Amino acid sequence: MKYSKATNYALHAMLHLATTSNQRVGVQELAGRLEVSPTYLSKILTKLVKAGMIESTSGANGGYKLRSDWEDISFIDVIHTIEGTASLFDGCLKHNPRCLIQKVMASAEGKMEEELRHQKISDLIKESTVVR
Amino acid sequence: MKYSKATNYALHAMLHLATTSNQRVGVQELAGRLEVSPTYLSKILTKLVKAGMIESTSGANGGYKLRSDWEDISFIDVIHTIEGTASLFDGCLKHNPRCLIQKVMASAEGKMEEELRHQKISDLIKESTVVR
DNA sequence: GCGTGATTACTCGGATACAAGATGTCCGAGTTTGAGCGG
DNA sequence: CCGCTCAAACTCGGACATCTTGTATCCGAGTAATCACGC
Repeated sequence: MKYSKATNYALHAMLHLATTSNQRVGVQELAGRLEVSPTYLSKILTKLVKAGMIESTSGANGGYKLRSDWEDISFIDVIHTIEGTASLFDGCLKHNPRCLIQKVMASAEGKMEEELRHQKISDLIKESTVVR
Repeated sequence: MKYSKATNYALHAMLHLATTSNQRVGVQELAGRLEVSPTYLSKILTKLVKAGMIESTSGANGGYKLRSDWEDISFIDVIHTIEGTASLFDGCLKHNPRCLIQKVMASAEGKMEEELRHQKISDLIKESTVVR
């Protein structure tokens, strides 16, 4: 059980778009920075577009940029877009709705999600620009 | 990203062993209850044995039972045994130790682990026997 | 100069290939219990 | 009644087979900006 690389790429792409907000960035450039193949990254970005987190413009000088109210986007939004919203723990064996193990796991997962919901992409901007 | 079925089986097996503590239970019986093939379940149980959470006795009337101080065993112990202890989020792309995304993800994961570490298998016994 | 068409630089989407890990099966080997049998 | 042997009931471990999912590539299609060319 691991987070997929796609999630990693998506988060980094979002962060990079955030640091160059308002400007459109091409897949080529993004892929270069993240060291991924552009075609693969484009698939990931397409998911983010369909989820309404970023906007794409075709044609020459095209590229991706964040939506207008991007400061509200949290980590969990990105993760759910890529990984799906299903629970980490596959229901109980005999669909017993009272399964205690299920309850415990769901509760623990909830704690993590709460943390990721609280953390916005925009929270990283200040610090990350300092690091660069 | 999902928890594997093996983890599910392991947790349920532990719970079942806990309800029938002190007595040895054969793979056949456990597998019957969990609706898995005995051979597959035995692989999972072997991991738990090597991790020192349960003990096995060979031969006729053999089987598995919890170690003596089993009440200390928490969810995270079982999960780490099956899933491994590696972080859920694959380090950063360019091994940048200051990667902020990495920090956020590790922190969120920590919250979940803390919850799972606090929750012991033995905590479920009272309630689960009531449910039955 | 100005419109029109061709070229170029992009994104989009589907189909496909590849790799790794989870899941599950099969079989042989070792171990303990217990029953049967002979003395 | 005692001791020996043998069969049965187990776990253990490795070597496979299968299936799903993540990862990645290729190619054709559509789209917008820009450039070239002729009027």
